[in-house]
Amino acid sequence: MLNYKSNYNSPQNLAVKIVMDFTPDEDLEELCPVCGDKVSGYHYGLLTCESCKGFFKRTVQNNKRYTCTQNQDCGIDKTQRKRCPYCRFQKCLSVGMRLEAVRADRMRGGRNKFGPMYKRDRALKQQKRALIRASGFKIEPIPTLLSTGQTEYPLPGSLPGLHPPSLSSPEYDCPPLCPPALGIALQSYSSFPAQYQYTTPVHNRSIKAEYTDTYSSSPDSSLGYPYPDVCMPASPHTSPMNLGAPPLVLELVACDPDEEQVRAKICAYLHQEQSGRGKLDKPRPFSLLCVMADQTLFSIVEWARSCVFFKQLKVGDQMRLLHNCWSELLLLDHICRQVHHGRENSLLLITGQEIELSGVFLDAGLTLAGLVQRGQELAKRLQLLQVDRREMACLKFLILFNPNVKLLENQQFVENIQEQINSALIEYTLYSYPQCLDRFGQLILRLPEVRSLSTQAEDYLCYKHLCGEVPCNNLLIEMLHAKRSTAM
DNA sequence: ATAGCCTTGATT
DNA sequence: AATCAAGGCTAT
Repeated sequence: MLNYKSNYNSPQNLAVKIVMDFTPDEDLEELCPVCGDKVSGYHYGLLTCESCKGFFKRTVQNNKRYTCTQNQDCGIDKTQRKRCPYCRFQKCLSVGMRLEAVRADRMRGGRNKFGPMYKRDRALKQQKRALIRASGFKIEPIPTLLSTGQTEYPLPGSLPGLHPPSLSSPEYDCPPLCPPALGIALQSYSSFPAQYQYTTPVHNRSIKAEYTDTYSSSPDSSLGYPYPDVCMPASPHTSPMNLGAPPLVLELVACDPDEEQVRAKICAYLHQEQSGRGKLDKPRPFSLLCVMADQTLFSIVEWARSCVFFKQLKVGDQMRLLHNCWSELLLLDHICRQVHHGRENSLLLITGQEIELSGVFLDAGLTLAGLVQRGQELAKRLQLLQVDRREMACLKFLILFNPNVKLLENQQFVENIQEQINSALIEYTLYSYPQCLDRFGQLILRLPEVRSLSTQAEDYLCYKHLCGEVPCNNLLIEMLHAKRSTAM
């Protein structure tokens, strides 16, 4: 199969074709956004095929008016594009072909004002490819080193003298093939065991409407280039939040739960729990934190479940993915809050409470203080980067959809989703932060840090659990146990 | 009218 | 001189 590019004109045609045979050009993989035929180059604002270029030119030059005999929604593809010129032209406009690029004076040759735009688009595409290749979708470069006992505090296996009561409890005797709480949480929202039931009903699906899709909603204002400012010099002060984003990115952002709602639920739960126990039985700060983390985990499970891609997985794979990354997601959730909080010397909890770091460093042990410290450093890094909400949503899902998780039934699907998210994030960062071409790399580099820190936090939690200081019978412990029983 | 191939000419 | 996206030409 021979590829031909736009220069079929010269006598060197043959030579070009021969060379192309040896070096297949990846640019030509793209399909015409109007009809799906082979792209022959940039025409009137974007990459299209030769026939749609000609059709658009004829239509505009001759001021043609078409009418649709159907319902003005005819499908346009290579075989049917001739059938309805009305719908074909509508599609040309909707994908972004530019009327202004058709010259009124019919002057031939030369370049128009779109030249630099084409060049830029090419550069971005190339960078995107390079980044995809370079990252190789390896978002898990952390070897098992950290989770195999290289840490400063003792691990389960190295504590022969410690016999915490929970180790011999029945929940550990049965292999957690289907851990109760997570399994139930994944099965349905309505059948939580009473102990996990939030006091408010769990269906906050309405948040989706909060984020309007600027990418696809205004075809008139942003023809062709979804990010309206690509022609303009990059302005450092335009908020990318107000611009468009790839549909996938918007889809992922829409999964973000409303922080206020989560906070209200968790506060209500804590309140309920506290009134349940005796007034004198005051929980220690550390167990309170565990309960908070535990409840946050439930909201994370809900978050994952709200994602259409996650829903397509079987429950078994859903559990495998969550078992793998729960601590990373929990940590990232915490870090995110600190980034938003923006204070170096205090922590903001999910409950809205603020605690002074000086106090933490005094009361907590050396290990916990170190973890908190590292968390703060990571938060600061992300703050300097000014990671936006869309990027954060992508990062969270990149953590979730990890095809390297063992024993995945549908590994291919997970890999595919990860690649799609990766690609969408690259596209988003390149278009929204053109002044920082390495932004994707900088974002993705934070993931190993999250991984490493979360592993340490898990180890610490495990240790605390063995000391009997983590409240039992919760999702947190279940996750901790599930991972260790399979991965180690 | 369509679409594949050709010519043109500013930009690099 | 090379590039390549405009417009042009023409057989189907």
